[in-house]
Amino acid sequence: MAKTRAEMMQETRGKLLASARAAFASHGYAATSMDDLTAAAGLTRGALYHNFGDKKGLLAAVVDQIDAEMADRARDIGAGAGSLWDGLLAEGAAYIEMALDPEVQRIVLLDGPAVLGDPSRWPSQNRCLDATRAAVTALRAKGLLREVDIEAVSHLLNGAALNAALWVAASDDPLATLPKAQEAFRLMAEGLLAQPQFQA
Amino acid sequence: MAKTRAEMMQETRGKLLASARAAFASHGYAATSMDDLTAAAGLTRGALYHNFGDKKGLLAAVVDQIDAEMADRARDIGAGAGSLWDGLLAEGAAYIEMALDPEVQRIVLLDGPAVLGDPSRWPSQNRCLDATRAAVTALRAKGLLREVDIEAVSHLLNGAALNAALWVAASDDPLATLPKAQEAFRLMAEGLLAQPQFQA
DNA sequence: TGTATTGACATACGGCGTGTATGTTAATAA
DNA sequence: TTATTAACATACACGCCGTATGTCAATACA
Repeated sequence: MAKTRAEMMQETRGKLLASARAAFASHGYAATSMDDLTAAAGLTRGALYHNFGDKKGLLAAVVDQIDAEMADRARDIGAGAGSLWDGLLAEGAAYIEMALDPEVQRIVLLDGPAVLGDPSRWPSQNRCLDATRAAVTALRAKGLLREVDIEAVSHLLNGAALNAALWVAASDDPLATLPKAQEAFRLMAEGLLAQPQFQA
Repeated sequence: MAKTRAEMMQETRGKLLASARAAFASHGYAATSMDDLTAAAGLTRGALYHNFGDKKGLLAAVVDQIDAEMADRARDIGAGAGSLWDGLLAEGAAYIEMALDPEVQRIVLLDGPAVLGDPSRWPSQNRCLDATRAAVTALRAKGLLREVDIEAVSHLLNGAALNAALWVAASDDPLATLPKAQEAFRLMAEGLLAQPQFQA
Protein backbone atom coordinates (compact mmCIF):
# COMPACT_ATOMS: atom_id res chain seq x y z
CA MET A 1 0.00 0.00 0.00
CA ALA A 2 1.32 3.38 -0.97
CA LYS A 3 1.80 5.74 1.92
CA THR A 4 -0.42 8.75 1.90
CA ARG A 5 1.05 12.22 2.02
CA ALA A 6 0.17 12.88 5.63
CA GLU A 7 1.87 9.65 6.63
CA MET A 8 5.01 10.64 4.79
CA MET A 9 5.05 13.95 6.57
CA GLN A 10 4.66 12.30 9.95
CA GLU A 11 7.55 10.07 9.06
CA THR A 12 9.85 12.97 8.20
CA ARG A 13 8.80 14.81 11.34
CA GLY A 14 9.70 11.76 13.34
CA LYS A 15 13.08 11.44 11.65
CA LEU A 16 13.88 15.08 12.26
CA LEU A 17 12.78 14.91 15.88
CA ALA A 18 14.88 11.81 16.51
CA SER A 19 17.92 13.35 14.87
CA ALA A 20 17.44 16.58 16.77
CA ARG A 21 17.12 14.78 20.09
CA ALA A 22 20.42 13.00 19.55
CA ALA A 23 22.24 16.09 18.32
CA PHE A 24 20.89 18.48 20.93
CA ALA A 25 21.63 16.02 23.71
CA SER A 26 25.21 15.36 22.66
CA HIS A 27 26.39 18.75 21.41
CA GLY A 28 23.88 21.14 22.89
CA TYR A 29 21.41 23.37 21.06
CA ALA A 30 23.77 26.19 20.12
CA ALA A 31 26.53 23.96 18.81
CA THR A 32 24.35 21.90 16.48
CA SER A 33 23.84 23.12 12.95
CA MET A 34 20.68 22.58 11.01
CA ASP A 35 22.68 21.20 8.11
CA ASP A 36 24.27 18.42 10.14
CA LEU A 37 20.99 17.73 11.86
CA THR A 38 19.00 17.25 8.71
CA ALA A 39 21.80 15.44 6.87
CA ALA A 40 21.92 12.86 9.67
CA ALA A 41 18.22 12.30 9.08
CA GLY A 42 18.72 11.98 5.33
CA LEU A 43 16.98 15.27 4.60
CA THR A 44 17.79 18.93 4.09
CA ARG A 45 16.99 22.16 5.91
CA GLY A 46 14.03 22.68 3.64
CA ALA A 47 12.12 19.91 5.35
CA LEU A 48 13.02 21.33 8.72
CA TYR A 49 11.84 24.86 8.10
CA HIS A 50 8.73 23.58 6.42
CA ASN A 51 7.77 21.42 9.40
CA PHE A 52 8.97 23.43 12.39
CA GLY A 53 9.29 27.03 11.24
CA ASP A 54 12.70 27.72 12.69
CA LYS A 55 15.36 26.31 14.95
CA LYS A 56 13.55 27.33 18.12
CA GLY A 57 10.41 25.65 16.83
CA LEU A 58 12.30 22.42 16.44
CA LEU A 59 13.66 22.65 19.96
CA ALA A 60 10.20 23.37 21.29
CA ALA A 61 8.88 20.25 19.60
CA VAL A 62 11.70 18.14 21.00
CA VAL A 63 11.21 19.51 24.51
CA ASP A 64 7.51 18.87 24.24
CA GLN A 65 8.08 15.28 23.17
CA ILE A 66 10.51 14.49 25.97
CA ASP A 67 8.36 16.28 28.51
CA ALA A 68 5.37 14.20 27.48
CA GLU A 69 7.32 11.00 27.88
CA MET A 70 8.50 12.09 31.33
CA ALA A 71 4.99 12.95 32.40
CA ASP A 72 3.67 9.61 31.17
CA ARG A 73 6.32 7.74 33.08
CA ALA A 74 5.83 9.78 36.24
CA ARG A 75 2.08 9.29 36.06
CA ASP A 76 2.43 5.52 35.72
CA ILE A 77 4.74 5.40 38.69
CA GLY A 78 2.53 7.66 40.74
CA ALA A 79 -0.57 5.65 39.88
CA GLY A 80 1.19 2.46 40.91
CA ALA A 81 1.76 3.72 44.43
CA GLY A 82 -0.57 2.81 47.25
CA SER A 83 -1.66 6.27 48.35
CA LEU A 84 -1.70 9.80 47.06
CA TRP A 85 1.13 10.65 49.43
CA ASP A 86 3.28 7.81 48.22
CA GLY A 87 2.39 8.64 44.64
CA LEU A 88 3.61 12.21 44.99
CA LEU A 89 6.83 11.09 46.62
CA ALA A 90 7.39 8.37 44.02
CA GLU A 91 6.88 10.84 41.21
CA GLY A 92 9.51 13.10 42.71
CA ALA A 93 11.98 10.25 42.99
CA ALA A 94 11.25 9.21 39.42
CA TYR A 95 11.76 12.75 38.23
CA ILE A 96 15.17 12.90 39.82
CA GLU A 97 16.10 9.62 38.22
CA MET A 98 14.87 10.59 34.78
CA ALA A 99 17.02 13.69 34.83
CA LEU A 100 20.05 11.42 34.71
CA ASP A 101 19.24 10.97 31.04
CA PRO A 102 21.41 13.38 29.05
CA GLU A 103 18.51 14.16 26.77
CA VAL A 104 16.37 15.27 29.67
CA GLN A 105 19.14 17.11 31.40
CA ARG A 106 20.63 18.98 28.50
CA ILE A 107 17.54 19.61 26.39
CA VAL A 108 14.73 20.00 28.88
CA LEU A 109 16.54 21.39 31.90
CA LEU A 110 19.31 23.51 30.41
CA ASP A 111 18.79 24.55 26.81
CA GLY A 112 15.00 24.56 26.88
CA PRO A 113 14.50 27.32 29.43
CA ALA A 114 17.39 29.39 28.10
CA VAL A 115 16.36 29.31 24.45
CA LEU A 116 12.59 29.15 24.70
CA GLY A 117 12.45 31.77 27.38
CA ASP A 118 10.37 31.74 30.49
CA PRO A 119 9.27 28.14 31.00
CA SER A 120 5.97 29.01 32.59
CA ARG A 121 4.85 30.84 29.47
CA TRP A 122 5.49 27.82 27.28
CA PRO A 123 3.10 24.95 26.92
CA SER A 124 5.97 22.50 26.96
CA GLN A 125 7.99 21.57 30.00
CA ASN A 126 4.95 22.15 32.09
CA ARG A 127 3.45 18.71 32.12
CA CYS A 128 5.71 17.54 34.89
CA LEU A 129 4.81 20.60 36.87
CA ASP A 130 1.19 19.85 36.10
CA ALA A 131 1.65 16.38 37.54
CA THR A 132 3.01 17.77 40.79
CA ARG A 133 0.22 20.30 40.95
CA ALA A 134 -2.35 17.61 40.30
CA ALA A 135 -0.96 15.46 43.09
CA VAL A 136 -1.02 18.31 45.60
CA THR A 137 -4.48 19.31 44.47
CA ALA A 138 -5.70 15.75 44.90
CA LEU A 139 -4.28 15.61 48.41
CA ARG A 140 -6.11 18.76 49.31
CA ALA A 141 -9.34 17.63 47.70
CA LYS A 142 -9.24 14.46 49.73
CA GLY A 143 -9.04 16.54 52.85
CA LEU A 144 -5.52 15.45 53.60
CA LEU A 145 -4.20 18.97 53.37
CA ARG A 146 -5.55 22.40 54.04
CA GLU A 147 -4.54 25.94 53.23
CA VAL A 148 -1.81 24.90 50.85
CA ASP A 149 -0.74 27.38 48.23
CA ILE A 150 -0.71 24.73 45.58
CA GLU A 151 1.27 26.76 43.11
CA ALA A 152 4.01 27.65 45.56
CA VAL A 153 4.35 24.11 46.82
CA SER A 154 4.40 22.67 43.32
CA HIS A 155 7.15 24.97 42.20
CA LEU A 156 9.21 24.39 45.30
CA LEU A 157 9.03 20.63 44.99
CA ASN A 158 9.72 20.72 41.28
CA GLY A 159 12.71 23.01 41.70
CA ALA A 160 14.13 20.91 44.49
CA ALA A 161 13.83 17.76 42.41
CA LEU A 162 15.31 19.48 39.38
CA ASN A 163 18.35 20.77 41.19
CA ALA A 164 18.83 17.49 42.97
CA ALA A 165 18.80 15.80 39.59
CA LEU A 166 21.45 18.15 38.24
CA TRP A 167 23.55 17.48 41.30
CA VAL A 168 23.21 13.75 40.90
CA ALA A 169 24.09 13.87 37.23
CA ALA A 170 27.16 16.01 37.89
CA SER A 171 28.43 13.94 40.79
CA ASP A 172 31.38 11.62 40.43
CA ASP A 173 29.26 8.55 41.05
CA PRO A 174 25.69 9.28 39.97
CA LEU A 175 24.38 5.85 40.80
CA ALA A 176 25.59 6.18 44.38
CA THR A 177 24.36 9.75 44.72
CA LEU A 178 20.90 9.09 43.33
CA PRO A 179 19.46 7.36 46.41
CA LYS A 180 20.81 10.10 48.67
CA ALA A 181 19.07 12.73 46.60
CA GLN A 182 15.85 10.76 46.47
CA GLU A 183 15.89 10.15 50.21
CA ALA A 184 16.56 13.80 50.97
CA PHE A 185 13.79 14.80 48.60
CA ARG A 186 11.38 12.46 50.33
CA LEU A 187 12.26 13.96 53.70
CA MET A 188 11.81 17.44 52.32
CA ALA A 189 8.42 16.74 50.79
CA GLU A 190 7.18 14.94 53.87
CA GLY A 191 8.53 17.63 56.15
CA LEU A 192 6.84 20.36 54.15
CA LEU A 193 3.48 18.69 53.98
CA ALA A 194 3.67 17.68 57.64
CA GLN A 195 3.76 21.31 58.69
CA PRO A 196 0.88 22.06 61.05
CA GLN A 197 -0.40 24.76 58.70
CA PHE A 198 -1.10 22.11 56.10
CA GLN A 199 -2.43 19.30 58.22
CA ALA A 200 -6.16 18.86 58.08
CA MET B 1 47.64 62.26 38.03
CA ALA B 2 47.95 60.17 34.93
CA LYS B 3 46.26 56.85 35.14
CA THR B 4 48.57 53.88 35.06
CA ARG B 5 48.12 51.17 32.50
CA ALA B 6 46.65 48.64 34.90
CA GLU B 7 44.07 51.20 36.01
CA MET B 8 43.08 51.84 32.42
CA MET B 9 42.62 48.14 31.86
CA GLN B 10 40.47 47.78 34.94
CA GLU B 11 38.37 50.63 33.66
CA THR B 12 37.80 49.01 30.28
CA ARG B 13 37.03 45.69 31.92
CA GLY B 14 34.46 47.45 34.04
CA LYS B 15 32.91 49.17 31.05
CA LEU B 16 32.67 45.92 29.13
CA LEU B 17 31.20 44.06 32.09
CA ALA B 18 28.61 46.76 32.65
CA SER B 19 27.66 46.83 28.98
CA ALA B 20 27.49 43.05 28.85
CA ARG B 21 25.29 42.87 31.94
CA ALA B 22 22.80 45.24 30.39
CA ALA B 23 22.82 43.59 26.98
CA PHE B 24 22.68 40.01 28.25
CA ALA B 25 19.89 40.86 30.66
CA SER B 26 17.73 42.59 28.09
CA HIS B 27 18.31 40.56 24.93
CA GLY B 28 19.77 37.34 26.25
CA TYR B 29 23.19 35.88 25.59
CA ALA B 30 22.56 34.36 22.15
CA ALA B 31 20.88 37.44 20.71
CA THR B 32 23.62 39.82 21.79
CA SER B 33 26.38 40.56 19.30
CA MET B 34 29.87 41.41 20.40
CA ASP B 35 29.91 44.40 18.06
CA ASP B 36 26.87 46.03 19.62
CA LEU B 37 28.11 45.16 23.08
CA THR B 38 31.49 46.79 22.68
CA ALA B 39 30.18 49.73 20.69
CA ALA B 40 27.81 50.56 23.55
CA ALA B 41 30.85 50.65 25.81
CA GLY B 42 32.74 52.88 23.39
CA LEU B 43 35.16 50.12 22.46
CA THR B 44 35.62 47.40 19.85
CA ARG B 45 35.75 43.64 19.85
CA GLY B 46 39.52 43.76 20.16
CA ALA B 47 39.30 44.93 23.75
CA LEU B 48 36.82 42.21 24.49
CA TYR B 49 38.83 39.32 23.16
CA HIS B 50 41.94 40.69 24.77
CA ASN B 51 40.36 40.85 28.19
CA PHE B 52 37.98 37.90 28.24
CA GLY B 53 39.20 35.45 25.60
CA ASP B 54 35.87 34.77 23.96
CA LYS B 55 32.16 35.31 24.32
CA LYS B 56 31.76 32.56 26.87
CA GLY B 57 34.58 34.03 28.89
CA LEU B 58 32.74 37.32 29.04
CA LEU B 59 29.56 35.63 30.18
CA ALA B 60 31.48 33.70 32.82
CA ALA B 61 32.92 36.96 34.15
CA VAL B 62 29.48 38.57 34.25
CA VAL B 63 27.94 35.58 36.00
CA ASP B 64 30.77 35.58 38.50
CA GLN B 65 30.29 39.25 39.24
CA ILE B 66 26.56 38.98 39.79
CA ASP B 67 26.94 35.80 41.80
CA ALA B 68 29.44 37.50 44.07
CA GLU B 69 27.07 40.39 44.65
CA MET B 70 24.26 37.98 45.47
CA ALA B 71 26.42 36.04 47.89
CA ASP B 72 27.52 39.24 49.62
CA ARG B 73 23.97 40.36 50.02
CA ALA B 74 22.78 36.98 51.22
CA ARG B 75 25.62 36.78 53.72
CA ASP B 76 24.83 40.21 55.13
CA ILE B 77 21.20 39.27 55.54
CA GLY B 78 22.04 35.92 57.07
CA ALA B 79 24.53 37.47 59.47
CA GLY B 80 21.94 40.02 60.57
CA ALA B 81 19.56 37.31 61.72
CA GLY B 82 19.38 36.24 65.31
CA SER B 83 20.18 32.58 64.97
CA LEU B 84 21.72 30.20 62.48
CA TRP B 85 18.27 28.85 61.72
CA ASP B 86 16.85 32.27 61.04
CA GLY B 87 19.92 33.15 59.01
CA LEU B 88 19.47 30.20 56.71
CA LEU B 89 15.80 30.95 56.22
CA ALA B 90 16.48 34.64 55.65
CA GLU B 91 19.09 33.85 53.05
CA GLY B 92 16.61 31.69 51.19
CA ALA B 93 14.02 34.42 51.22
CA ALA B 94 16.59 36.94 50.04
CA TYR B 95 17.65 34.62 47.24
CA ILE B 96 14.09 34.36 46.00
CA GLU B 97 13.75 38.11 46.08
CA MET B 98 17.02 38.74 44.28
CA ALA B 99 15.97 36.48 41.43
CA LEU B 100 13.31 39.03 40.57
CA ASP B 101 16.11 41.08 39.08
CA PRO B 102 16.19 40.44 35.33
CA GLU B 103 19.97 40.35 35.38
CA VAL B 104 19.98 37.58 37.94
CA GLN B 105 17.17 35.68 36.33
CA ARG B 106 18.23 35.81 32.72
CA ILE B 107 22.01 35.75 33.09
CA VAL B 108 22.64 33.66 36.18
CA LEU B 109 19.67 31.32 36.18
CA LEU B 110 18.94 30.77 32.49
CA ASP B 111 21.80 31.58 30.14
CA GLY B 112 24.61 30.82 32.57
CA PRO B 113 23.93 27.12 33.08
CA ALA B 114 23.01 26.55 29.43
CA VAL B 115 26.05 28.25 27.93
CA LEU B 116 28.71 27.56 30.53
CA GLY B 117 27.67 23.98 30.95
CA ASP B 118 27.31 22.07 34.13
CA PRO B 119 27.02 24.62 36.92
CA SER B 120 28.69 22.48 39.53
CA ARG B 121 31.88 22.31 37.51
CA TRP B 122 32.16 26.05 37.27
CA PRO B 123 33.59 28.25 39.97
CA SER B 124 30.93 30.83 39.33
CA GLN B 125 27.32 30.48 40.33
CA ASN B 126 28.43 28.37 43.23
CA ARG B 127 28.88 31.00 45.88
CA CYS B 128 25.18 31.05 46.68
CA LEU B 129 25.24 27.28 46.94
CA ASP B 130 28.33 27.60 49.11
CA ALA B 131 26.41 29.93 51.40
CA THR B 132 23.63 27.41 51.82
CA ARG B 133 26.11 24.64 52.44
CA ALA B 134 27.96 26.76 54.98
CA ALA B 135 24.75 27.47 56.84
CA VAL B 136 23.78 23.81 57.00
CA THR B 137 27.31 22.86 58.00
CA ALA B 138 27.28 25.43 60.77
CA LEU B 139 23.99 24.10 62.08
CA ARG B 140 25.41 20.64 62.22
CA ALA B 141 28.65 21.78 63.81
CA LYS B 142 26.67 23.50 66.53
CA GLY B 143 24.99 20.22 67.29
CA LEU B 144 21.64 21.45 66.06
CA LEU B 145 21.47 18.81 63.36
CA ARG B 146 22.75 15.31 62.93
CA GLU B 147 23.17 12.91 60.06
CA VAL B 148 22.37 15.48 57.45
CA ASP B 149 23.66 14.87 53.97
CA ILE B 150 24.81 18.43 53.62
CA GLU B 151 25.23 18.31 49.88
CA ALA B 152 21.82 16.86 49.21
CA VAL B 153 20.08 19.32 51.51
CA SER B 154 21.96 22.27 50.07
CA HIS B 155 21.03 21.40 46.51
CA LEU B 156 17.43 20.75 47.40
CA LEU B 157 17.03 24.06 49.18
CA ASN B 158 18.85 25.94 46.45
CA GLY B 159 16.77 24.37 43.72
CA ALA B 160 13.55 25.05 45.54
CA ALA B 161 14.47 28.70 46.00
CA LEU B 162 15.57 29.01 42.39
CA ASN B 163 12.39 27.59 40.95
CA ALA B 164 10.28 29.59 43.34
CA ALA B 165 12.10 32.69 42.15
CA LEU B 166 11.39 31.87 38.52
CA TRP B 167 7.76 31.34 39.38
CA VAL B 168 7.55 34.64 41.20
CA ALA B 169 9.21 36.51 38.37
CA ALA B 170 6.89 34.96 35.79
CA SER B 171 3.71 35.55 37.76
CA ASP B 172 1.25 38.24 36.86
CA ASP B 173 1.87 40.15 40.07
CA PRO B 174 5.39 39.37 41.29
CA LEU B 175 5.20 41.62 44.31
CA ALA B 176 2.11 39.82 45.53
CA THR B 177 3.51 36.38 44.75
CA LEU B 178 6.86 36.95 46.40
CA PRO B 179 5.69 36.64 50.02
CA LYS B 180 3.79 33.46 49.19
CA ALA B 181 6.92 31.90 47.74
CA GLN B 182 9.03 33.03 50.65
CA GLU B 183 6.55 31.71 53.18
CA ALA B 184 6.28 28.38 51.43
CA PHE B 185 10.04 28.14 51.23
CA ARG B 186 10.33 28.83 54.94
CA LEU B 187 7.85 26.08 55.68
CA MET B 188 9.73 23.70 53.43
CA ALA B 189 13.11 24.39 54.98
CA GLU B 190 11.77 24.17 58.50
CA GLY B 191 9.86 21.03 57.70
CA LEU B 192 12.89 19.38 56.23
CA LEU B 193 15.24 20.24 59.05
CA ALA B 194 12.61 19.33 61.62
CA GLN B 195 12.58 15.75 60.42
CA PRO B 196 13.42 13.39 63.29
CA GLN B 197 16.37 12.02 61.35
CA PHE B 198 18.03 15.40 61.52
CA GLN B 199 17.17 16.49 65.03
CA ALA B 200 20.00 16.17 67.50
C1' DT C 1 67.05 61.02 27.97
C1' DG C 2 66.60 58.18 24.07
C1' DT C 3 65.48 53.68 22.40
C1' DA C 4 63.66 49.01 22.53
C1' DT C 5 59.96 46.24 23.88
C1' DT C 6 55.85 44.93 25.62
C1' DG C 7 51.03 45.02 25.95
C1' DA C 8 46.34 47.13 25.33
C1' DC C 9 43.40 47.78 21.87
C1' DA C 10 41.70 48.56 16.81
C1' DT C 11 41.17 46.85 12.12
C1' DA C 12 40.73 43.34 8.47
C1' DC C 13 39.58 38.87 6.93
C1' DG C 14 37.77 34.06 6.54
C1' DG C 15 34.33 30.80 7.59
C1' DC C 16 30.16 29.13 9.35
C1' DG C 17 25.27 29.17 10.23
C1' DT C 18 20.61 30.88 10.05
C1' DG C 19 16.62 32.33 7.56
C1' DT C 20 14.29 33.25 3.20
C1' DA C 21 13.35 33.18 -1.61
C1' DT C 22 13.01 30.34 -5.39
C1' DG C 23 12.75 25.97 -7.81
C1' DT C 24 11.10 21.03 -8.42
C1' DT C 25 8.32 17.10 -8.07
C1' DA C 26 4.65 14.22 -6.59
C1' DA C 27 -0.05 13.83 -4.77
C1' DT C 28 -4.81 15.34 -4.73
C1' DA C 29 -8.85 17.43 -6.86
C1' DA C 30 -11.79 18.80 -10.60
C1' DT D 1 -6.12 14.59 -17.89
C1' DT D 2 -4.90 18.79 -16.18
C1' DA D 3 -4.47 22.31 -12.68
C1' DT D 4 -3.19 23.20 -8.13
C1' DT D 5 -1.34 22.56 -3.89
C1' DA D 6 1.99 21.09 -0.72
C1' DA D 7 6.33 18.75 0.73
C1' DC D 8 10.80 19.23 0.19
C1' DA D 9 15.46 20.69 -2.14
C1' DT D 10 18.49 24.31 -3.72
C1' DA D 11 20.52 28.93 -3.84
C1' DC D 12 21.49 33.28 -1.89
C1' DA D 13 22.09 37.14 1.39
C1' DC D 14 23.20 38.66 5.80
C1' DG D 15 25.21 38.64 10.38
C1' DC D 16 28.31 37.09 13.69
C1' DC D 17 32.25 34.76 15.85
C1' DG D 18 37.11 34.05 16.16
C1' DT D 19 41.78 35.02 14.59
C1' DA D 20 45.48 37.28 12.34
C1' DT D 21 47.52 41.49 11.72
C1' DG D 22 48.41 46.33 12.60
C1' DT D 23 49.06 50.57 15.66
C1' DC D 24 50.32 53.29 19.36
C1' DA D 25 51.28 54.48 23.98
C1' DA D 26 53.45 53.12 28.28
C1' DT D 27 57.07 50.96 30.64
C1' DA D 28 61.89 49.09 30.92
C1' DC D 29 66.48 49.78 30.23
C1' DA D 30 70.96 51.79 28.94
